Amino acid sequence: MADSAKEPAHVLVWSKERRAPRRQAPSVEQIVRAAIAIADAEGLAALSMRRVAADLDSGTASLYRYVAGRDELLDLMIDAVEGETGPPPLSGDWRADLTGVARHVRATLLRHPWLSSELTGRPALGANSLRQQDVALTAASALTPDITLAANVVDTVRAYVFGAVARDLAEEQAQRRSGLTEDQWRESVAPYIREVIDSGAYPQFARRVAEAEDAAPEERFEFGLACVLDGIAARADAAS
Amino acid sequence: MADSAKEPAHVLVWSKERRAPRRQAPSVEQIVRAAIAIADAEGLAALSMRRVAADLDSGTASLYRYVAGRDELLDLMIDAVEGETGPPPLSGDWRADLTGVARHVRATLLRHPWLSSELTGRPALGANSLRQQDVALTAASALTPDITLAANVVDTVRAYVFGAVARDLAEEQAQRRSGLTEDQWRESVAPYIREVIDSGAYPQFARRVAEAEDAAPEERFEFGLACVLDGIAARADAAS
DNA sequence: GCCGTTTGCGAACACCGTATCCATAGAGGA
DNA sequence: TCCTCTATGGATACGGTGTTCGCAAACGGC
Repeated sequence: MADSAKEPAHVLVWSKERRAPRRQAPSVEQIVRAAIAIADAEGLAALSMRRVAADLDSGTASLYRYVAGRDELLDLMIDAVEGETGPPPLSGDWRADLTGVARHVRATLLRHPWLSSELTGRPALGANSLRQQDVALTAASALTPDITLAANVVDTVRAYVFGAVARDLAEEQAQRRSGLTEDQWRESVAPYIREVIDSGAYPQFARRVAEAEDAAPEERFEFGLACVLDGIAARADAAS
Repeated sequence: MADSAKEPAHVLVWSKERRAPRRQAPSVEQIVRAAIAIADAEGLAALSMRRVAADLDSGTASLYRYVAGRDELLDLMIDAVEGETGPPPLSGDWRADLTGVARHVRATLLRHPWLSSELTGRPALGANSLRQQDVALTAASALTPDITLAANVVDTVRAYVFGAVARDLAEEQAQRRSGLTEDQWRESVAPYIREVIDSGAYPQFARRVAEAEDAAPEERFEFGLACVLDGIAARADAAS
């Protein structure tokens, strides 16, 4: 429309008006869905405009009628996956609710391994992302009426969750990129790790590898989450 | 032969174009340094093999004599920046030391805005990265002799730091990508935020935007870090 | 049935990472 | 001094990428 043409060049992607397809055109949702399917199955590297178009049996250039470019497509993908599962129900118990929110965010990030990579360096301001944040703020409001404190609490929990998942995903991603099986990859890394340990320059790291029992990812996640929530509880008590 | 065939026939032998003189070899460190400089100044998107070669006055293909490919170059860049500042000195006070480590990691991530993006989906196993981890483990060992617990503690702190920095960097990165100034970007986002708030569908988020005082990034970081460390202290006490 | 608009998309452009291949510089032997 | 041999720099090419342009075909309102 002439209206949107007159708007500043940087109308935010999530509030842009999308035109409806005349015929059996791809439509934004179909494009986003196809792109997510590709990224889930084959990784972000396999996600190209041509590939999406091919999966939709459409011409590459046609996609640009519905999506401004790859970058915008990525933004839309992020918001789409954040909306695919409704936010967890709240009980009013702040700790249980924030735990639920944290697990929910973690599950989403794990379901789409490309998501955390894409989320670094890209603020999530889509409707679904904001819904998640709103729910988290509601949960934290049961702890304190102070919205500033609640916001800090939510940000802290989300930061931890994101970092923890990114750490867990890193190895998996590297392995996937190498194209090796999990065992092959482990074997290819082992000699290097042994060399590092044998150098004697990293005594604590060596001790960790040799002696520490490595728990399942969920357990490590829950440990850290419990720490964070403990700390929040202590701080909220002190403030009130 | 092929040369003279391409040249016009009248060009005499002594005026024929001679091969460019050999230049000095780039060496791995120079390549990595140049790549980091580009990524720091212009972002990861501007980092291409051709660009690095151009900055070094060398041919693109020459880089491959020293580096296996772009992927390996990125791994080397990560380890290089993790080694550019020595790890913070330790005092033996676990809380002070872990705080120092956390601030150190944060400073490194902020100094190189591309680092966090690259670190998601890439385990850091370089010598310098391992040194950082070893120091962190040493700090945590003052809290507990249990290496498993110490490892969990370090992982938790690192996860929080990473997530917190990624969150802070996201907006900056998006703005940089848009090519607008900070003010322009803020102005382009404002109408959308207002629209979202006016919709009434996100009451807590609206309250946050309207009422919460947004602290400086450092303060938010320190708040969350304090929570995490409080929780760790509580948990370590309970375990012993 | 016509006409202005919307839509699909082939082709082209400017890049990208990387492999191949060859001329040459420099070292070492004669 | 010359020659040979090898390691190295880099031009070139290949198969991708995101994106733009311009045109033909389809559609909706008249």
